[in-house]
Amino acid sequence: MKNELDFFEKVYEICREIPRGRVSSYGAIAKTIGSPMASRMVGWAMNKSHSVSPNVPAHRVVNRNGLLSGKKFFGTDTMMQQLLENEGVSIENDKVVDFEKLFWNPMKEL
DNA sequence: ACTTTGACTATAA
DNA sequence: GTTATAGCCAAAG
Repeated sequence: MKNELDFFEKVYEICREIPRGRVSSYGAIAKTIGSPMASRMVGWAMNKSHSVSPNVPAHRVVNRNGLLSGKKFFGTDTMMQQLLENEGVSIENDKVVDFEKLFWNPMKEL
């Protein structure tokens, strides 16, 4: 018997709940899951997100600095930026503009 | 079973 | 402001 969802599954759920044009941080997601400093696992879950269904909007998840840390994992280093800009998020120097404004708090929204 | 890594974060120098 | 080091948790080799 499995108790609750797996660590990764929780991450996927939260990531999918991120509204378009918004962004979130690994730490916030990790904190919502229960491990405030397991942000590394969140990123690892994203790496696996290529095999989960449906696809997870990992491009909406950035580091605490608002920096597109995983941009290189999207095939091209500019793909993540393009996706965010396509949703209305402005990117400058690989960082999210007004990150605090666009920040989506999973604990507050959920 | 042990070691290394990994899309992070926080604190210190 | 940038760089270094430590702490963190779980999965992959």
